[in-house]
Amino acid sequence: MSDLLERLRGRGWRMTAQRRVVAEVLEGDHVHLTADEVHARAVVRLPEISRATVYNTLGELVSLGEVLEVATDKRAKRYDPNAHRPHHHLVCARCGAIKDVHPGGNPLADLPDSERFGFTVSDVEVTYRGVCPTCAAA
Amino acid sequence: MSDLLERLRGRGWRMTAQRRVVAEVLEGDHVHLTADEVHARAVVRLPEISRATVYNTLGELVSLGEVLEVATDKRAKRYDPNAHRPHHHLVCARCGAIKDVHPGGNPLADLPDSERFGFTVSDVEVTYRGVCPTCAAA
DNA sequence: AATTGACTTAGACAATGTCTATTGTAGGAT
DNA sequence: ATCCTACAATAGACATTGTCTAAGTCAATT
Repeated sequence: MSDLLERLRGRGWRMTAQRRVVAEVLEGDHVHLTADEVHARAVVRLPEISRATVYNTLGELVSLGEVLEVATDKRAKRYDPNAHRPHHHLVCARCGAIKDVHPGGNPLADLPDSERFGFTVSDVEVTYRGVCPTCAAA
Repeated sequence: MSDLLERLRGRGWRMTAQRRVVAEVLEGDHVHLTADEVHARAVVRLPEISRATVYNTLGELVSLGEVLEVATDKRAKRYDPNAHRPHHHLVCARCGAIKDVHPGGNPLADLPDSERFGFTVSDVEVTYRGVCPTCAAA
């Protein structure tokens, strides 16, 4: 199923029950869990998994480029398994729900040299904020 | 000097040495300090100022719309006194230096309805990442 | 100058994240 | 199939950032 696990094995990752469970918890679209949420879900499948292992595994997945860290929230970091298709985020200001979005335009090109302060600019992150339908109805 | 202090007084803010010092520490362009950095600088001028007061004062300034919270860093929140001219941020991936930038384009218009998931979108934050001249030289 | 309610303080507490010493185990070697 | 060993997992201490509370202090009004 998960070709993520295949890719990781191919890179010499030692496969353990803990790592498999963390990778499985992250499967799906529009998934943006905090480390503790990942831990809570992992514990359901593997009760003895520790917090430290979840943090370590998430850190490794980020280093390997298989998962992105997202800082839309001002509290905990969130982990986004959608690392292979570039995208940005749409966040509900009330409930914190996060959607992956693919805006048009090219914000990198919109930053003139005069506004670059000599930096070599390589990346842009765009975060849209608004209110989701559920919160708007309430 | 600081018309910020004038505005605050006009809004019924009780003026205390602590609040004056916090407001003074935030003066300047491209200032993006964490709460603890603000505290460290405030202590130089007013040794007995407490951490709680710095947090409280920063929170009040944010509520009043005089200071923005910035989450470019994944660790602590940063406070940006440049609240009256809309802008975005350019961050050095190595040393964390932050510059205020004013890109062209209109990212809000670049998000098609089909990518809005029914949200009422009201705001966009753009964070450019790169390497600053100092770090590039090193 | 007296009053009063808002402000400040110290320190406990909470949430998130990191590190270490110890124990366990995946996967190759035999 | 069993053994080895380096890598991984664990529990829990520790670190950082932020919040809260109870008690004392003081700015602005009277």
